[in-house]
Amino acid sequence: MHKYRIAITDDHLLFAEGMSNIIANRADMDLAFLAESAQQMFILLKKHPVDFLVLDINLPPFNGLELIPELKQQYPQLKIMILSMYQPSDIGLYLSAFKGDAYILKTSGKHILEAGLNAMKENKIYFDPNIQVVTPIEDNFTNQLKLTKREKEIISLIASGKSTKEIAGKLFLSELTIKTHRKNISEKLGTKGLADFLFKVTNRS
Amino acid sequence: MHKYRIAITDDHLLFAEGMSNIIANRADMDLAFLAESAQQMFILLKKHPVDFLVLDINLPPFNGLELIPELKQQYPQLKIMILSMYQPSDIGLYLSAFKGDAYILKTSGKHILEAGLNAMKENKIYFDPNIQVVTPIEDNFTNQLKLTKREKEIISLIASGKSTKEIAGKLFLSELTIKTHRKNISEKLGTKGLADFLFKVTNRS
DNA sequence: CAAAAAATACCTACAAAGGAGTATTTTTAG
DNA sequence: CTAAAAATACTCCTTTGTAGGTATTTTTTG
Repeated sequence: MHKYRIAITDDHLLFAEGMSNIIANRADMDLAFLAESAQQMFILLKKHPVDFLVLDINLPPFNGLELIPELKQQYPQLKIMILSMYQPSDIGLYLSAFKGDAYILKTSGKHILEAGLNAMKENKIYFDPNIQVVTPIEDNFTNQLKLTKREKEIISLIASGKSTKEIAGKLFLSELTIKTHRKNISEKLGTKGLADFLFKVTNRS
Repeated sequence: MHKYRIAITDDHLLFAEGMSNIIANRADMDLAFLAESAQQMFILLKKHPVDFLVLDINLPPFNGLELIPELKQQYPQLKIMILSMYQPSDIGLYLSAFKGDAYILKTSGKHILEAGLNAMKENKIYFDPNIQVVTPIEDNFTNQLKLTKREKEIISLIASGKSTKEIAGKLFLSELTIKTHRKNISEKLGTKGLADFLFKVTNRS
């Protein structure tokens, strides 16, 4: 019987170790490696190709979701299970553009993880049933879900403590232009208020 | 030989299950129960008193740290190990006032967890060595500037994306009171504007 | 117990950010 | 080349936060 090789990338070691226990109890899977960072993961993948990859979203400085295209390009056969710590408010931002094979909330029990693994074995896409896809927000993001270069630049300036006036000065633009960008960004991210915005931007999971 | 009874409260079930595996491998400890919420934990504690409690900080709508005084009052003998997902932005706010018995980062390996458990057995306080306590901002925060308990609480709420109105609602206080606190906090921290405040409070490594 | 500190709450005025539009120019991609 | 996307800039209006006060009550502590 073919045993699926599985790897875990998660910087929360206690979590990763616990999860590897769950996988070890399956007769159909072998744990290939545990990686603590995206960098480590890419190195290990070259030496130890796997069938399944369990990938945490929170991999500073990366977002696990951002790594999917690169992974799929390098390893087209690889099945990727994404783990998310929270019920993200910006889930709609990602879900419709989701390129992985399973999306699991860490708040769910291990039966959900098992269900995800089983689904991947059958080449199916699996979404954690506990994910609440909120319709109003969802609709906003199905249309526009990608941030432009300028918007990303402004986000990082906001996140570094700059005010609209300071950003305008730094970029030699009108304050009104920055306000427009802020408005568009907030709309895309579904944030209300600066505090909420910064919380979500700096603390995404 | 006396076996320590241990309970885990963590709403991340996969994590809690993994951690319970680690505990199960110890000869000196028995897992009493797993709770997924603070409410459930309090109910279970009444029926199943334990020696050690592993408590996640993130227990919506509570902060695990907030529960320590209540727990210690009800169960003075109880040893409490706090688990934190991140290198918390407001670590400086809490650490000096920490009333638990161990403070562990989930990003650390299980050997740290073991060390924490061992320390608790010996009635010692254990802090995860990976916690970075000594930062310039830390000094500003806790020592020089002498933020009050209420101010620290409000800082945490601002940093978690709450508006003045939301904070007032949550703490059953007037918005004007929160405004006063915000004013005093900004004065003590020397920040200009919310963006600057949040940057200083949340961005430290 | 009494003083100090903290927490509460209010006022006025101003600054900054949020939200909904519209519109022009520049850049990108089919 | 030309249509679409992105970037720029504006108006009007609302909400939220900032900054300077004052003042009462509650809690802490020497």
